[in-house]
Amino acid sequence: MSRRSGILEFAVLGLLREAPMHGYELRKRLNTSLGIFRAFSYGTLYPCLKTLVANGWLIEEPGSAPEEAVASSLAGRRAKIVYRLTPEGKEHFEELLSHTGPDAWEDEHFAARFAFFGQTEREVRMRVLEGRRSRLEERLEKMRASLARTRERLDDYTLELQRHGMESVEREVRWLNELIESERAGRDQRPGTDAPHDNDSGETGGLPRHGGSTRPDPSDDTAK
Amino acid sequence: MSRRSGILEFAVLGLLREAPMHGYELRKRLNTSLGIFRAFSYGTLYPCLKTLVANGWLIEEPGSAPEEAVASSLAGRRAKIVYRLTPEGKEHFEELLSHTGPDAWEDEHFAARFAFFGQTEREVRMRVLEGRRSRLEERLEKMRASLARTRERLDDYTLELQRHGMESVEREVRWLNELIESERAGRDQRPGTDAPHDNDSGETGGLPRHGGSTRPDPSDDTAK
DNA sequence: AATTTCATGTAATTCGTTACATGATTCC
DNA sequence: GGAATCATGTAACGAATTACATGAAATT
Repeated sequence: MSRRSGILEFAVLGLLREAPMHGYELRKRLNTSLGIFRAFSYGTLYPCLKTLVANGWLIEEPGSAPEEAVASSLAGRRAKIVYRLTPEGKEHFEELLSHTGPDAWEDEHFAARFAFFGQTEREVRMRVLEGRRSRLEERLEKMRASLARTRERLDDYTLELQRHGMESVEREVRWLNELIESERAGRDQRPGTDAPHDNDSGETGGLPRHGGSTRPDPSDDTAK
Repeated sequence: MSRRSGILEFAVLGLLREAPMHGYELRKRLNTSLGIFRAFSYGTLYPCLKTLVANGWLIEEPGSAPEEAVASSLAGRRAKIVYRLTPEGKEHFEELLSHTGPDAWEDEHFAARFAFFGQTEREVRMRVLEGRRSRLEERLEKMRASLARTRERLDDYTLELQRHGMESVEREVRWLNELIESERAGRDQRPGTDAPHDNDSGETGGLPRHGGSTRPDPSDDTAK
């Protein structure tokens, strides 16, 4: 059943929720718009799309040039394919979105989830943010402990590296605190449609001014 | 010839330079002491050690219990193996250390290198730090460009994520600036042994107070 | 006319993990 | 004597990359 890392699948579903796209465009958005994700290669993306289709979560539609393409009998015609989310796919994505298992606190899972926060309920967002925070706090605990145990045996550069690493984590914790804070304050007394409905329903807490998650590159648009 | 990611190989060589160790201990140091590295599993580490031995960079030595182990003729005896760097291995490591190809600016490669800065010459350190900095600046350029292109189409959370990501990178650039600064100031007029000699020869520029590189976990000492 | 960017795919390979299998030693 | 931790390995699998292969459309 190939439960891929899940992240690519998740992101593809999430992006296609906005609008149908073909693979090429999808890949670009994976690199750029979502700030976070590493650039998946075509070798990864296209096969993944095929399995999503096989699962009934997407359907393939003819890309541009819809007229003459079908007419020309030649089999060699390479088709442009636009992928569209099916209702089942939409449902599946919503399941994934609200399903906050322990994986959801890991770096990339968290970032992927966060990128689609606009489509979730505040309750879920809080769970994810708080889960992420405890995950990081655990990490800090271990780093501190290990540092305490080994400090004297390490040279200055190694020490410096560890310190910078810890500070990065501490910084993210502060960021999370602000986010949690503003989620809490955000729209607390707000009733109305609590469901994460179709297109941007304006649902969004008040966000602070800050940034992200230090994923490697996203760059290299040109998949050399 | 299996050029693994290179990082594990590099780190193993570097750690064994300090002292012979067996695989188990090596793995722990990979997780903790070097702050940065993800926890390599035994399934990765042991085979890697074997190929390093095959390359003549390490030799295996009987671990503890050297007396009775050899005496007992039983083949079933599982040996404890201590790995020691050979002169060829040492040479190879030094080659890797000073060989600053474009890979060296990537996240993990950079972190790995930095962790062994204590064993390099200032000249090399400068090259690596500056290379890393331009790498990050390129990245920032692309992020800024992409943000400018797509800003209005993105929701608040995605935007927030991108902002945090950019700030993380900017922060690392500032860190690098400080490091470069202090390398430059460090021991500029210093003559003497310029070679990165055997054990800690006290060679170290003046470092600022800061930290590192946001690698995921290192935790999970207990390889579940 | 040539180059870049759009567009889709496959095969081989690399890097790494998990789960399994085994056993010794140390601490309580 | 039982648990934790030390210690070493292998086989099956997973996720993703690279290099290859192909070709259409848009731009210069």
